[in-house]
Amino acid sequence: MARRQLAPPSDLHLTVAKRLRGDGQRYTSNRRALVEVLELTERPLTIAEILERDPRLAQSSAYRNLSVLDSCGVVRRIVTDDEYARYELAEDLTGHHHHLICSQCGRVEDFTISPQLEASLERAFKRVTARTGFTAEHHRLDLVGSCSRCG
Amino acid sequence: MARRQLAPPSDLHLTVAKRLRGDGQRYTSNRRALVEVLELTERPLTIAEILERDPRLAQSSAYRNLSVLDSCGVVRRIVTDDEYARYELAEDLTGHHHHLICSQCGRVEDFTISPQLEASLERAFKRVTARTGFTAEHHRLDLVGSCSRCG
DNA sequence: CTCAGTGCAAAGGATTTGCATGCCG
DNA sequence: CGGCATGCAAATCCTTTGCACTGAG
Repeated sequence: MARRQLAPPSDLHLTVAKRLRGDGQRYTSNRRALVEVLELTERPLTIAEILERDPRLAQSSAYRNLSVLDSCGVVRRIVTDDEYARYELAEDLTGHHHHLICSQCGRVEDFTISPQLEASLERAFKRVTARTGFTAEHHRLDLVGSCSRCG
Repeated sequence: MARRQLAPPSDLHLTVAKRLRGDGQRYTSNRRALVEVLELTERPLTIAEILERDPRLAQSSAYRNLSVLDSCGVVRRIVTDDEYARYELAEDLTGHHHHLICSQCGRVEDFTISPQLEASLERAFKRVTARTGFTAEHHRLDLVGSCSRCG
């Protein structure tokens, strides 16, 4: 099994541990390693990228643990037109943001918009859901195009 | 081969035919059948749903033709967290809109927001792309939650 | 005739799962 | 000790592709 040295538990890890425990899940070293990889990167990563960054991780366990972390609200799974899914820390751990998606290479970067604009969007969503009987959990705003290196 | 009766060519089909021809592609009866299925439905459909609606279509040809129609800008491929891709007519044929995505059953419905809000978004995007060197092609705004039947 | 389009069946490939083993609580 | 976590390998399943055939121009 992949074993890693101890590090002082940060707020993030305490929060994650609590969230997992709330779902009857353990915060194992493999799961901690996944969170640490995602914590260190400021953009969503594919499984392959995650495994590159920590080669001790087994692929199948990474899939399984990311799925658990997703269920517990610790990470978020992002799918684009690209053939790989990507993962990032959940928004309530890192802050609400949106994605720049490169349609050439699949790379995903974060961006934010003003709180005022977010508020306008929320008001518009309220009107839509009131009209349709749809219950909204969250919204997703992506900008699709070419990143600076593919551009 | 799936053969279907003639129908008076509408504006839509003339536009599609022209767009295909512009890419050196033919507007065959199978491709027309796909466009007709999508024209009749007001929400994005999975391949399986398309084949249900016109059982004469062969699965592999549907995949291939939808891919061609996508390249020519006639249809748009939509991926969500759901396991199936979905297809709808391109926005310039039906109008700009956004998607309500049911995280339970995967169903996707359309909605629109006010032109004023769209304009505000565009201005925000301009600022982001100016800052990041990203070239934007289009944006995507989804509302994720539960549809009325999954409620 | 020629060549793109078609349909069947088989291959691809990201993701999931079965199972034996290891480790945490 | 008991049960979840792990990792390897095999299975899944949406999607793509090879190939022989058909039909439009």
